[in-house]
Order: sequence, then structure tokens, then C-alpha cells
Amino acid sequence: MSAASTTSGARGRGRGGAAGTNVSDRRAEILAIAAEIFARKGYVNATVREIADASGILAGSLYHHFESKEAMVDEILSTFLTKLVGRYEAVIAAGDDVETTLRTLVHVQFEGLIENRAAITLANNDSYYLQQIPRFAYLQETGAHIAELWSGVLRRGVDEGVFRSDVDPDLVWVFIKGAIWATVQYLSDGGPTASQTIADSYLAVLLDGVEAP
Amino acid sequence: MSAASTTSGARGRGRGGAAGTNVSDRRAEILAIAAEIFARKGYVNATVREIADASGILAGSLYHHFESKEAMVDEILSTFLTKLVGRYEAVIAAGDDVETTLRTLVHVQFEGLIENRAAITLANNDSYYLQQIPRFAYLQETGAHIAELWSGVLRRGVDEGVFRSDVDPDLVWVFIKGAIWATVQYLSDGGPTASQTIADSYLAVLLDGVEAP
DNA sequence: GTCTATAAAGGGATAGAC
DNA sequence: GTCTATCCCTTTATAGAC
Repeated sequence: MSAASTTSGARGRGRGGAAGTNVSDRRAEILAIAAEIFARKGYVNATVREIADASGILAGSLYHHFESKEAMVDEILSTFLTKLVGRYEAVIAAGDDVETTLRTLVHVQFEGLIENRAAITLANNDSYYLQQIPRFAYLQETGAHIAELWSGVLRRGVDEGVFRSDVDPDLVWVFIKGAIWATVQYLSDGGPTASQTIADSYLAVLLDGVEAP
Repeated sequence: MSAASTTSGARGRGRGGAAGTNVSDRRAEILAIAAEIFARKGYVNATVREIADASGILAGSLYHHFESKEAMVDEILSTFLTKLVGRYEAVIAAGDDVETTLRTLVHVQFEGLIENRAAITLANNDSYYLQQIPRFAYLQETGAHIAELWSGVLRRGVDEGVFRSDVDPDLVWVFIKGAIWATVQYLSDGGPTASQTIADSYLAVLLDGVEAP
């Protein structure tokens, strides 16, 4: 997580402007473009020339804004993950009953799906490779932390007799994560269905199963 | 994996082959090594030099066996997919009742998970990118065909009143596929649990949900 | 803040010797 | 069937002009 604050930075030359179009806006703009390209072509296959091109500048000029290609994807992923973990923790801290907590977590997960489509696609497709780079070790750590949050809720549900006890909560989290993240493709493949509807469909299947009542 | 120990020795001309070592064996051997490397590092990031190295030969020599790097991954994926589709179709053709068919499909899917770990990881991580290359257009077509097979079974179950009718079968297939394929990572991350057990855990959740009875 | 120009490295692939 | 040697291309990143 510390990676978020470590981003290239240092060049923050007294900026901190409060209003108006400033460096941060341009940075954010380029970063959003980069995220889309990373998501579409994969991190390794996306080139800085493409990103610069899509941003209307030349490749060399990118390095005025970012330290490196790695720094760009680092900022995209760490920003997204920090936000996501924050939401999860807030939901859990709210202290609702365990089924409500699970329902809310699933909704949060699905909402994030659209809002952060590019970052999630990127995480989906390239985490495995990026994790091998020391700089991105936090991906695995954060993944483990998120798994802990979810399976903690599931375990609590088992303890309270709300959820079935014959299936390993860690494994259930793997199922949930896989199922939800897989819908990213479904959504971008033209599915017009709102994320709320899909979230409810998933909750129906997750809580009660596919068998007819 | 043990191939790693043969690193670039290059002088290993022993051939130690027992009787019957032929071209096809060597091809298959190299292809298996390539699949592991593709799975571990991603298609784009894996280099032909690495594959050659792990195979105990030099990069140029690979081209005696394969036309190109693309041809290697093509063969890995198409072989795997052909086999997988064949199994699905056989299960469906068996004509069991719809719940049994679904159960068997899930088991087939999980069995393939271990047997074809490398190919599935590869499909998981790199399909998205590879699909953009004309040569790999069949990945999308085969994916659509597989989706049809599964959601066909699900639809039949809905028609027969065995499965709930309030959730889109296409969407359920996305959930199922995501959940099962996500366990690849779980399995290779040291999970010793046999695929049978995991398959049954998933079926329990899929059919009846996580709520306590 | 962007451009021109280019360095430095690594990639896939080929030709021909053995 | 493998090695030697190498070509050609693309990539990330840098230096300095404007």
C-alpha cells in the first residue's frame, strides 16, 4: 500500500494548487488513458508510444509526468486497491449482521466493477506477472489482506450458524472473487444490465444456489 | 520444472533416450516446457531464449521444431481446448438427467484444472491479449461454443423446473467459469486438497448456496 | 510541457556449418 | 537436430533544444 504514496512524486514542486487546471489534472488524464490501454492490450504489450500517442504527446514527453512505465501501472493499481480495501473495511466496521455485511460487500464489489473496469481488468490479467517484480510485491500482500477480510466475514457467519459449515471459507472466497471478477468481461461485452441487477443475481445464486426452491 | 536444472548446459547431447524416443516425443517435451514458462511469465513476457534454455538447446534450434513462438502457444491452446470441448460434448451426449449432467460437467472442469494447469493458466491470463491476433480468433469462437454448451444445460434445467428461473443462465455460466478457473491459483498456491473435494465443495455452494440449511 | 534525436538493450527469427 | 553468428526490429528511457 505504501506504494501509493511512493509514486515518483518528489517532483511535486510546490504545486499543490487548490483550483483550476493543474499538473494533477493532466497526470490523472494521462493515467486514465494509460489504464485503458493497459487493460486492453496487457501491461507488457502496451507501449509507452501508444500511451503518449493517445494522450496527444510524444513518448519522451511522458517522462516529464511519470518516472517510468512501471510507475504508471503502479499508481493505477495501488490507487485502486487502496480505495477498494478502504471500502471493504468501512463495510465491515459498520457492524451489521453477517448476512447484510456479505450482501453489502458483494454490492461494493460489483459497483467497483464498472467504476474501475480498466484497473480490474488490469489486475485480472497482469497481476500474476507483475507480482514477480519486487516493486509489486504489495499486490500479493493486498490480495491476502482482502482474502482475510472476506473469509473473516464468512467464518463469522459459520460461527453464528448463518452460513453452512461444511465448506472452507477460504475456498468460498476464491469462488466469489472468481465469479465476480469474471463478470468484467460480461459487462464490457455489451451487457447493458446494471451492476445492481447482476449483483442481486449473484447474491441469489450465492446464498440459495441454483436449485429450484 | 526439473528442466530448470538443465540450464543451458547445451552440451547435453547424451540423448539418454530409451528406445522409442522420436520426433513427436521431443516436440511434446518442448511444448510442455514452453507451456510451463508461458503460464508462469505470460506469453508476451516469455522469451524463446528461455524456452530453448529450459529445453537444453539454443534459441535458433527451436525453429527446427516450431514455425514460430505464436505457433507454439497456438498448439498448446488449441490442443487443450479441443480435448476440453470433446469431453463436454461427451458428457452432454450421455443424456443423464440435467442435475447429473451439471454435476459431471463441474467435475470434468475441475479434473482438467490439474491435468492442464499450465494451459488453463495461460488461457486465463493471456486469452484476452491473444484474441486480438487474427490467428487466435478461434479462442473467442470456442469460448462462445463452450458457453453455449453450459448455458444450454442450465436452460434445460430451468425448463424442467429443476433450476431456478429468475437468474439468466448465460450469467450463471460466467459465474461458474470464473469461480472454477479462479481455483487454479488456489491449487498451485499449495492447496493439497484433491480436485474431487474442491469440486464437491463448489457443487454444494452452487446448488444449495452458502446459507445454512 | 513538449519536441527532436538517439542511446542501450532485448526481442524474434534466419542461414548455413556441423 | 543442434550450434554459430547475426540481422533487423521494437522497446524503454535519456539529453538537451525550444
